Amino acid sequence: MNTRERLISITSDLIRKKGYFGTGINEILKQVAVPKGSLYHHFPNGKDELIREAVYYGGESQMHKYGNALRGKPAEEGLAAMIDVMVEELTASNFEDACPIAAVAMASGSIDDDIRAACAKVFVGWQNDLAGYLERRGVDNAQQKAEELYAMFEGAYVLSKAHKDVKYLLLQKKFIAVILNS
Amino acid sequence: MNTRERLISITSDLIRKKGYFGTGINEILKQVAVPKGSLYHHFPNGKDELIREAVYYGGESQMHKYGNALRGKPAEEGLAAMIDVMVEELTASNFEDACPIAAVAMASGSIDDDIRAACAKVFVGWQNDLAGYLERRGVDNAQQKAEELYAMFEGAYVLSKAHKDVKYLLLQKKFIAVILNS
DNA sequence: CATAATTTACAGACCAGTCGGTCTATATTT
DNA sequence: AAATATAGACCGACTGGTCTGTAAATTATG
Repeated sequence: MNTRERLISITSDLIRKKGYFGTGINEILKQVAVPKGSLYHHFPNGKDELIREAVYYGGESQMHKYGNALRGKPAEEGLAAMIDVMVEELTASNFEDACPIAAVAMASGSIDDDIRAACAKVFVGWQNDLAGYLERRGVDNAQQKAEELYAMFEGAYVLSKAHKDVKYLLLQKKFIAVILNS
Repeated sequence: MNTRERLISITSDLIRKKGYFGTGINEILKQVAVPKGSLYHHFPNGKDELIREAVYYGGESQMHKYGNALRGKPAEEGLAAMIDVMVEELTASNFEDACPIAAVAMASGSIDDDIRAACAKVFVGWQNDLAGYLERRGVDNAQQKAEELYAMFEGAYVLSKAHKDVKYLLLQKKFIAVILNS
């Protein structure tokens, strides 16, 4: 893994925990053990460019995890496995790691709009991915239901993190069938 | 409105837009037009104490708005009016103001746990308030449904802000009845 | 009632540390 | 030689926080 990739990867980890404003370039450099010149060589536009790339990176990495959870399972079972991924990430990180995109998106409006747009693109990608999965399983109105399911998951992710209690995520399993059959 | 209240009120506005790390005390002082000594007189424990109070303040102020929207309406209509409150706040602020609590809660895990606990308390308060409203309208399993509804709303709030598009919030109206009748 | 003592509140200069970013210099690779 | 990448000293602006001082309000005491 080269310097550029390591910078993006570590930044992705940090913004997930602390968001845009909470993540400082000095801390990134310290963790990657790279001097400042290297960062500005690979990312001439500085922090904003690096964070934008880290948003895309975190989005793709998360999509792979969800894809693995869904693969080969019927709709209801697959979605429950997706929730288990989120639960596992919260508990493994002592409730520091919730949705890597939401952490940055919350600050949109006060930051470079390219970063907000990157967050939006990642969300759309996730949603299309899930809609395709549902369609292949014969679920009707898949696009709208995928939208709804992600809203549920995002919200439960926030509530579980704030309460340090995964019960808000686990509760969603009860409503998967309700949404799918609606 | 005295100095202490003005500090809390402005801080509440700022953390809603920029979260914990994005809100600096110098900016707060500038907006309130108060010297630093006054802040540390009223809040000897500094930024964390002020933000904790601002979280409670923002939580109560938001609860009143939701309460006004719900009052006197049947369940489905009241919940739709709640969504309209969120939509209105997003558009009026050019998508800067989403959930005032989530903005801070996203950073929990990296900040004083008292602040996270304050966020959790506000969420529980909102949820109990909504559960009571639903119970009074004869909805069964009101507590669980209130939990679910808030998860939906929180998630849609985040998605609408990130996309600069209220459609994610408005979509929730279609699912209110689905949840209430489940 | 007057005034002294005490508390509450406001005021801002100042501090060490960190912020994101620029700059020049040196390796390393092609 | 030229392009790419690493290296870190350095910069002004800003961070949250401390400090000393003053003004105003409140309480105690004669």
